[in-house]
Amino acid sequence: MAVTLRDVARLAGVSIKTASNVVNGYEFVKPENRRRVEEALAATGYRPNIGARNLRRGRTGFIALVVPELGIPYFGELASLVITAGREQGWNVLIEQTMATREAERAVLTALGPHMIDAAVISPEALHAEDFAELDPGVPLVMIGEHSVDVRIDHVAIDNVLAARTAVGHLVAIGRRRIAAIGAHPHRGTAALRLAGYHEALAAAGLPQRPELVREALRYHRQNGAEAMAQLLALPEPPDAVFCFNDLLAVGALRSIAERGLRVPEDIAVVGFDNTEEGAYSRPSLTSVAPDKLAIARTAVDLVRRRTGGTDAEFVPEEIQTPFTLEIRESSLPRF
Amino acid sequence: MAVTLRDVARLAGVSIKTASNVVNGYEFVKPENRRRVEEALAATGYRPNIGARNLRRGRTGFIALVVPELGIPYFGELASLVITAGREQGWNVLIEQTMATREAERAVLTALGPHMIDAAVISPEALHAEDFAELDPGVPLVMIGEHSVDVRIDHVAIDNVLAARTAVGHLVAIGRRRIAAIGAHPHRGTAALRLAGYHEALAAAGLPQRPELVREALRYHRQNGAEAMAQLLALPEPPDAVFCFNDLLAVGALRSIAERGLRVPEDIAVVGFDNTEEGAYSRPSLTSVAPDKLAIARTAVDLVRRRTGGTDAEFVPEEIQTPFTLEIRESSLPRF
DNA sequence: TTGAAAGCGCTAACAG
DNA sequence: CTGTTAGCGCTTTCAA
Repeated sequence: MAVTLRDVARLAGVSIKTASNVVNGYEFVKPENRRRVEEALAATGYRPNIGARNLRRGRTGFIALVVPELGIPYFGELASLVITAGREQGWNVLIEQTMATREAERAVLTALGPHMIDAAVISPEALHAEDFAELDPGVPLVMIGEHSVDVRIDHVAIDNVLAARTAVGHLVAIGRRRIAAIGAHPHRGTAALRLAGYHEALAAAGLPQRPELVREALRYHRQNGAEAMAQLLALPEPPDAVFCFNDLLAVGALRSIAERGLRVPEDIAVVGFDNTEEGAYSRPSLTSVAPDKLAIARTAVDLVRRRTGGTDAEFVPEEIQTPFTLEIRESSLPRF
Repeated sequence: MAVTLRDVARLAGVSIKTASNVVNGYEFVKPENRRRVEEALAATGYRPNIGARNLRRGRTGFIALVVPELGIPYFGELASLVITAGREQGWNVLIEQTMATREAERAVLTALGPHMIDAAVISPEALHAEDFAELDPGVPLVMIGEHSVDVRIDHVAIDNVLAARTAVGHLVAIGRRRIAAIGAHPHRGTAALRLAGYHEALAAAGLPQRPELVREALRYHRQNGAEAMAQLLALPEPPDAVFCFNDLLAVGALRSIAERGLRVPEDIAVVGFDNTEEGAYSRPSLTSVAPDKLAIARTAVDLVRRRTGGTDAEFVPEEIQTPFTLEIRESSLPRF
């Protein structure tokens, strides 16, 4: 079997405590002993049993990252960054997929007892505000991406309203007047915020709000974008621009537009959201709101560290906004 | 703090052993006691401490999935499936990213001691055969995707040579004669196999092997594909088709071709590998070799289960081939 | 059928 | 500065 700390101590001729002290970087160890332990460590190739350590310390060293689905580029990229950021801070990141179902998200909040993980970073898609009130995960929770106004939870995200307003403002600036939106959703917090930004931008430009130009998307996959766009194109007076609430929807929209024989951006300009690499290489390349994913990952992990390390004194949820930019590409170039 | 088994036992008025028996579904418990324990379980909302259980049992309940990078669509999709397949069999899947560096892959093989995980599923990109011989992870290893001939390790993959031959054969069938390849790599096993399939298909069609039409790609990202394609287009006699060793390379190639003002498939046909959703929605949509990712994930997890459960008697590595298809789309439609 | 008790590998009092 | 020892929560002999 594997070598234990006791073996190391025995080999070094010291007590297990001294061996433990060396392993844990405790300062006050007689140099002679330290040397001998280090030799024994090297000779045996000792690796601490994390499970045992955590059992004793009362923590697990794991944080959960709860996302809808890793196969979605945005979440794949985000997960990649969270794993890396977590690793830098000594955490193991356990990924839970909910497939964007409320049920699975509730289950995660319930089942991820304090035994398995020390904290969770969650990007909820379908949870309602009351779920948070009802369910107690028993560990600190950091929410990324979504915002349900009345939930008292730490939250890291970009300013979705401003971002949407910026995106639509850009479409106005390049001369578009019939600007559609794809991605409205009855329960999704981000959807509501982006929709609000869309409406604000139209209002600021003095453009009319046309309900028929706002399309729902129950899931944010390419196919949903393609379907919504097809509906918009079937309108008696189709839009001359469309703001999609994520890049996947936009990629789907591009395809529907192409299938109709229309050109982007000449006939219809398109803007996405998330700035995935896929969008940067699509044809035409996709203008997109670019959240600083690295900042989101780092900030979330940092918040986890503070929440798990600190005292419980008077919980005041933090609301942290991370930066974003608008990456302008071919899909929204001005017509001249 | 959290409720322990001892609390449950106390509440039920039985010994901890009896409580444990009930929790673990042991059959011979007096009905009366079982009922009381179950009530106590429900009343307290008891959740077993997995870490403690595993410490005692000598296993961790975790398997590692080692991939280059989750942000790469293929691996994001694969990870998603492995997590799901693992969950079905009672495993927690821990994801390790190596960023396709040999160093990180070696580190994983070394550091993932038997304490942390019970087994690992690894998709190596940069490991050499001698790394496997040198390093002993101390846990069962299942390799997916890559094949280094002389390594005695369980292996799940499609028949890469056949798949490549099929893809290139298809290009021949639609009348292409100057068929290029993008993705050759000095150390990558899959690259060698796909290249072999490419050569075989040319030979079978009686076409000449032109070294200038085979381009290396040190990484398999979109940008590498774009660069390699640009070089091919700069040739005095550019190719009329290109077989890319993954979809990302193909997407990059599509962009370079478009930037040159050439058309796909009229001027140049393109075939990718992996059948990512991105390729299905690119413009033109991408013909691609479609490995059955679900089968790969399921088979790998199944192999893990057998290896961790069984005896050590006479290890004979398994070589399992999973099915694939060729998804023909716009990028390789015949010219008429 | 169940209880008592040992111990998985580790850390943290507490003495010394 | 270092050794002894008591558990973390759980499973598992071993008796009863």
